[in-house]
Amino acid sequence: MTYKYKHEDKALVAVDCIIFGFDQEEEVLKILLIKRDFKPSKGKWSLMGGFLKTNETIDDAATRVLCTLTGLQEVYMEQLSVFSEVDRDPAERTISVAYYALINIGDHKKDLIKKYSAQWFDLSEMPHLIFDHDLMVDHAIKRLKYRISVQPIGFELLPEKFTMRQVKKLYEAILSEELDKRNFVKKIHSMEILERLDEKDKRSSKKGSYLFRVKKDKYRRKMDKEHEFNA
Amino acid sequence: MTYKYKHEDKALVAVDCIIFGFDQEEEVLKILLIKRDFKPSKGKWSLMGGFLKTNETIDDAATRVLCTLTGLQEVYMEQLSVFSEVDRDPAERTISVAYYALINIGDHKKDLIKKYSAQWFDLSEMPHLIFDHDLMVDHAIKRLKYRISVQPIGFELLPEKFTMRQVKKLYEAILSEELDKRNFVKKIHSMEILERLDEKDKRSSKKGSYLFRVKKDKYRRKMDKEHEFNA
DNA sequence: TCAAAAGTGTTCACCGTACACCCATGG
DNA sequence: CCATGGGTGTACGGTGAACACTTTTGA
Repeated sequence: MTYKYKHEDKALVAVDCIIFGFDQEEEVLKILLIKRDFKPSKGKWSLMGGFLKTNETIDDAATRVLCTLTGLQEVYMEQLSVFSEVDRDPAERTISVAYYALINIGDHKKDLIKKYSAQWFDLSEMPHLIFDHDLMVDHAIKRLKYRISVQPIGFELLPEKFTMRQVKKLYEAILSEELDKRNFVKKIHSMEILERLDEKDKRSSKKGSYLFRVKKDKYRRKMDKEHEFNA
Repeated sequence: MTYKYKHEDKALVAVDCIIFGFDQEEEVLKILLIKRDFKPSKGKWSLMGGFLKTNETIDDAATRVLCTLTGLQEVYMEQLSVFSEVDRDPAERTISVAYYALINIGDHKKDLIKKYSAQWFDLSEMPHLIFDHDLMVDHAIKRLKYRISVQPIGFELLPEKFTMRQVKKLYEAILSEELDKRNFVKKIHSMEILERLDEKDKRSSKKGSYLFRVKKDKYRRKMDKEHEFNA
């Protein structure tokens, strides 16, 4: 026997994804935007989003939306907040749950990018976005800054093997401030989740710099433990 | 000219409030629960909740729901997370946004409590709640523990004038651990948001202990500044 | 041989924590 | 006068921040 809540208003529920990637050539943080090919606001830049379906959770929806655009699964995502201003979407009452995702920019499928007229933007050169998406991006950046200072999530943005230089440039890009090399290396090592390989990357210097890799098991343990505290 | 998103599923959107209060007699943290008087799960204990209306934001809805049960406005509330398991509400697909609220337990309207068959429960003696409300409460407690260690929100749970003893007991109740008196006082004073009054409260000792009050302006400034960073 | 990036340690200030004694008062 | 809770300061270890020189090697 089931009961229904009569006379209650229903709403469209959407998710929107702030997708971050780290461009290793330019050493800047980028964000993946799409050009909307439907109304309203057709032709304008927007976050990738989608509507919640009845048979999925909101986390599922966010994962699905991200995968649709990037082809990636098993991506680090975090729910930010609900955006629910009454007129945020001029077409119809829609509340949206914002998520941000950290991906290795080299991994995503190029054909999908084309299909959705998507494009990577330098954070400092982003166009204005539709609805309240600019606000969402602001939130995401703040949260990412905070999160990275507390948990080792930055490595989600890097390829499997990376140099300390890359890690440092990544943190600098996210925090938008210069960091001291020695203190930084010390801090990263104190996490105890990296192993140094015997290979060197000689692309950025004649001397070459050591490549590192995340120790997956230690990383997982650390994330789980800290998640407990932070919620 | 408006457009509609045809063929998208709609959902009921609800808010649920974890309402915390600090019982000064028993020096324990309490939570306000209601006995549902409608189906499904009629007669079971539950968080106070309500459905989002088309003309309000989700924050508005949470504020409204809280006010309905307590008569209070201008209350500290924080959004926790969206709960959206497909079958969380057996009656109908409903997603719920959980909020927690901190109120001065002496302030709320007794008649409303009666009207909604509500009751304050000691955290350690809580009954099982309907749906995923137990989960929500867990989240709320974790977040509250974190938040109080970072921002001076504890005073939201106290009356206008309070003693250091009360503050300490409150923190101990939230963190569920004993704190060192001297270190605690030092920490509270280092926030620089309290002023000591000339009055003493003699109820809990013969010597009497000084009463303190929050300096509202400093408090606001501190909250705003820290909010910026934490998001 | 030199330019450019890599790699590496020490010092200091501050903060959180551990810890114990005297004070005031009502009964 | 004594039992009860109130009020207060110091010493230590750990953590984050400032800071400069040597190494490697391709050009």
